[in-house]
Amino acid sequence: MSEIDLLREARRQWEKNWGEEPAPSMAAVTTLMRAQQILMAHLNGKLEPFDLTFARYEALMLLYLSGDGSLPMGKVGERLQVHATSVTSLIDRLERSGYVSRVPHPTDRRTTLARITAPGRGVAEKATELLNRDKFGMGALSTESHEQLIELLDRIRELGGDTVQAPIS
Amino acid sequence: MSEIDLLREARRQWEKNWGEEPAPSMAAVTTLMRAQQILMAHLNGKLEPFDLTFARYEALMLLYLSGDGSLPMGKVGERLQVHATSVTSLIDRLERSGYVSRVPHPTDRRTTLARITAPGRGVAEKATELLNRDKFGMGALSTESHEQLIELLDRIRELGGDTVQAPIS
DNA sequence: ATCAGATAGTAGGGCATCCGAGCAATTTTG
DNA sequence: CAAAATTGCTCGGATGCCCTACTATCTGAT
Repeated sequence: MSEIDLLREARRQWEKNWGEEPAPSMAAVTTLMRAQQILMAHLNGKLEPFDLTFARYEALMLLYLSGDGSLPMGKVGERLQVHATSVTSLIDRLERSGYVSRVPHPTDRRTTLARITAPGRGVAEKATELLNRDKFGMGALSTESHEQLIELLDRIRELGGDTVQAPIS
Repeated sequence: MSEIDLLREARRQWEKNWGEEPAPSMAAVTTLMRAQQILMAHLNGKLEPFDLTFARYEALMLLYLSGDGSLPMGKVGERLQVHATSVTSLIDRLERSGYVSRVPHPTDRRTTLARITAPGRGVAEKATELLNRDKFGMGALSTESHEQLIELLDRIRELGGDTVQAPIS
């Protein structure tokens, strides 16, 4: 029952073998990965009663918040920044739960629209209430910390071509 | 080509629909998820020439840094904080690449040891050199920012039962 | 008007992760 | 010492993600 922190331990190893210089970035990355894993597991747990995962929740909310509750599959992938094939399986699963249905595009016969259903709207609202109340599992951090975290992570996001600090223009 | 930031857009939507209060945590979570995704893709790209993914790199380094280059499968899962079945497939894959081999435990016949091979050691060193030079994809942040990020994320890790701020005792 | 190229979605395969089930070996207990 | 519980690992199935085809459809240029 030594109760040591595995990530701190890894950092010590790194310093010992490769010096002080690369250790902080290595530690930051492993900490980020681990925090993400923990948060994801937490959120998936919260969403399980709704027959949702966080990935499916995001897709459902995208439709919920869209103008008329429907979007072409391709747009969903674009907004969620996931591969088109991931959208197929995401919507497959949401459709199976009855939260979304596929409808043909009125004019472009290539295109399929994912449309949120009435039950889907209900679940979206209930799940969002729960997550908002839970502060998305981030209750341990103050609002200022949230903003600070966002600022730091935004600089990593730039690496991925995400446009951060969007000009108002 | 509107070049807008999708995550900022989502935050605006949240504020519009549910007020200011839950928006920061929602934004922090989505930003964290996205940053993790970008970082992971970046690292996997860097590691691909070595026939490694970040997950397999972590497992390989664990063995590389262990006393005699071998650990029981169970210990690997414990240290990496992944499920035992994940270890099986991770080591399967590393074994296929010739970086690790399974050897029976000398005294406990239930136990299998994962042992790093000579080629595995070579790859571990080369890959680590590369990642250290690359600052694990975190070059956009200063060392102080790394430490700041770690502090913030550690508070999320506590939620997952990771022991942070390990007492020396 | 046609035909080449772009676009939309899906199928199939790989990887990483989890869970539950199952099997073998060891340790604990009565 | 024998039965019960635990431990260590693997297998099969699920989710989510990516990539590479492949089909169907649309668009634009000649």
